[in-house]
Amino acid sequence: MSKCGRKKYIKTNLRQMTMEIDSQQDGSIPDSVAESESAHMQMQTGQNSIPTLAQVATIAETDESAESESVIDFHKRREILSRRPSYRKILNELSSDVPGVPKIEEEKSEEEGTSPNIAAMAVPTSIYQTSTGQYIAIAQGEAIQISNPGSDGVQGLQALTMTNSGAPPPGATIVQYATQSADGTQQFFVPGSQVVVQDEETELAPSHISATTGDMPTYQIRAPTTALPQGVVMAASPGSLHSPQQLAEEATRKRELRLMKNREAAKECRRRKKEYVKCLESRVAVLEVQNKKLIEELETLKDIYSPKTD
DNA sequence: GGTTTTGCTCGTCAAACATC
DNA sequence: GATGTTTGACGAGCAAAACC
Repeated sequence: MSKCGRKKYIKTNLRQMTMEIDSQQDGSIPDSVAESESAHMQMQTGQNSIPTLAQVATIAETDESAESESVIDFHKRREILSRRPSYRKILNELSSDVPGVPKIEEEKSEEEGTSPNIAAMAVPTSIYQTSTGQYIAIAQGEAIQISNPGSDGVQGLQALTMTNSGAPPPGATIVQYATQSADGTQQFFVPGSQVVVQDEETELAPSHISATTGDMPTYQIRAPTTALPQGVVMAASPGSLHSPQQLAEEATRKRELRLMKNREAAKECRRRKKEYVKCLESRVAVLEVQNKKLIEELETLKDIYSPKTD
């Protein structure tokens, strides 16, 4: 069996096992309880509150064996296939119910060090994260500030300030993309088709803008290299596209942009999922302690109020 | 020491969902 | 309804553990 075949096999078996457990539980746990309790816990066991495709397939198989019930109602199918709410929603709902549960913020979580760094600056209008975890804060269109998350959140603060001599045109895009090029540098695209490049080796002489104190990497404004790093394409004005080649290039550019966005979205989604699972785990711990206390209390009360037999 | 297994992360796709 | 966002599913790759 190939490696991926194995994984698929394992995943399918896991789902089937999970479904078996489900079906066993169905007999012993009232639906209302099972629904409310499992809704929050299913993520940990890999279950979805909504059946997976495998489960749907199993439903279909069951239907095959029982020909009389072979047709699943369309709405029922829709219900089966519909997604459960996002982690953010679930966790925020959870946190509104339980005071101890932290909320998932719209921006980056504190564990990534955003808030301590950014809070010290002027209130940024936009925050971008690079592929290496650095943050770029753009404050009111006047300054670009770059910060490293760092383990302690504050230590890695690096300020790269770009002051505009004049007011930027309204709605101007200050940073278009942030990525890591093949040579290990980071490039941030700024107006005028220029590029802010981070040099990881400090041997490079600082250019007209740089942050070169201590171990801080240097930054330079350069004209963009002809060969853009992977996944980075400069924005083109849509009105100037005519030839099929240009259209193809535009399509490629859009695709790459979409892929890049989705890549980041997937990362963010996984981060949220981890946070969600952590939250559930901590909630389990709290509830276990609570449960233990209640049992102890019950025992104490039993001792007090139970009639003495001797 | 080489091979296989296991566990994890990542990028991508597709579909549901949200927003304008 | 067009566009953007979110997330489950899948496959690929890698590293460590387990096995021979």
